[in-house]
Amino acid sequence: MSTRLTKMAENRDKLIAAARRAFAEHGYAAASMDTLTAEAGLTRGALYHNFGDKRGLLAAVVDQIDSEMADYAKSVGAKAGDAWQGLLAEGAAYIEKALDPEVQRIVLLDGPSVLGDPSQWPSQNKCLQSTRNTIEQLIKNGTVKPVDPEAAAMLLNGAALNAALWLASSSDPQAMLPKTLEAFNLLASGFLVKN
Amino acid sequence: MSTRLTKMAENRDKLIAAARRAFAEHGYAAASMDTLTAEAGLTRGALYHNFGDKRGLLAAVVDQIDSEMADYAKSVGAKAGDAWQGLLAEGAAYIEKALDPEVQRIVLLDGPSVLGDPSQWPSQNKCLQSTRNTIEQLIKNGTVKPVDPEAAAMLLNGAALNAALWLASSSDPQAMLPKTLEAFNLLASGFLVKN
DNA sequence: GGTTTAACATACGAGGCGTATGTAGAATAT
DNA sequence: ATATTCTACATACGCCTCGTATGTTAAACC
Repeated sequence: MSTRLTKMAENRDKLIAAARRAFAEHGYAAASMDTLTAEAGLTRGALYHNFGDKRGLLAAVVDQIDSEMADYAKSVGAKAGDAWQGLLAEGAAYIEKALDPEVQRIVLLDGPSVLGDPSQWPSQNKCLQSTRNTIEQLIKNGTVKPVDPEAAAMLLNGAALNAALWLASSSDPQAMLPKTLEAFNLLASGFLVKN
Repeated sequence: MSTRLTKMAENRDKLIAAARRAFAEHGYAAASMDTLTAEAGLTRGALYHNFGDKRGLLAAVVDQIDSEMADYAKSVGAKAGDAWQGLLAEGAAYIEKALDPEVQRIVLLDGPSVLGDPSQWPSQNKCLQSTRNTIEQLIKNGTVKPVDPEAAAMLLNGAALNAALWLASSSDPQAMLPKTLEAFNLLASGFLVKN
């Protein structure tokens, strides 16, 4: 079936896929829209019709990658024994996923510069809301000390993302990963009532 | 005295000052080198001779701002009672300083995108080294649990910088500041032996 | 005082983004 | 079924910006 809507959706996906590769390889600023769209078998006309401008395309790419990360982190967190262990597991999953160069370059480096503070993005906002709910539950639970849940969620998320950035540019990321996760867990335990 | 070295230093300062304003107002990508240098009473020739390229100018600007921040944070930390309180005070000072829109735009958003991971910058590296030393001292001291001091310093720094970014884009930063600092201190206390 | 050097200005070319206009094929109505 | 409308996309154009290559002027040195 070649209805117009499906074709348009296909082209959107093609463009986003090509943009993921181009942005990851050259960075947002150095990625050419002409070559990017040509690799997708299209032209800049399709791009500006679907996404408005270059920035709109990045927003779509970031939303896709960030949503994939959040979904994965949540699935990992759900396997944990209790809510607190789930929170730590989500953080660890985020850190590991963020070691991917594609995530690094697009979501952690170029994304904030072009799109502004990550906590305002739709994808991150969902993630923050989710961990915020978990924290509120843990406070009522008596597991976590009374603390502003929004701020706490932001701090945990921020620490995890930053840790990934730091890890990736270290000499031996795989070797440093365990120590980093250990430090992260220790840091997070500051929110616990008893430890 | 109009010796060549002093004049060159003056021009360097003029360019950096103009760049601070231009980058803060329009962002790195949208800032034009032609208008920027014209505002400094010079041309692009001076720029490329002094800094190599646009990126080199940003590096100089970031180094200046970041060093100012680090100096201020350290002076605040030195006034605290003990080393641990000093560490917390430094973190709080960083968060407050990073509320400045100039710092936000240049150091926190554009800097990482153009120059890469902040922990690799000379200025940030000095700051990380300093807090790392403090943490090592606190571990020997018996105040802080045994943890990788490098990772711990990075996590504290990262959390502080991210908190500032989040704070600035909140609806009422000044009102949220106390709660954020409280949450930050609580989080940091995870490193303590007893709390 | 003449020569050299270097800091900065000027001139040039290449490339990229955004928009305005053109076009072909699907959607809709009669 | 055919004519019309609409829209997703292609093509063409202009403006701006960066980086470099060349020119110029004034300090530095012998």
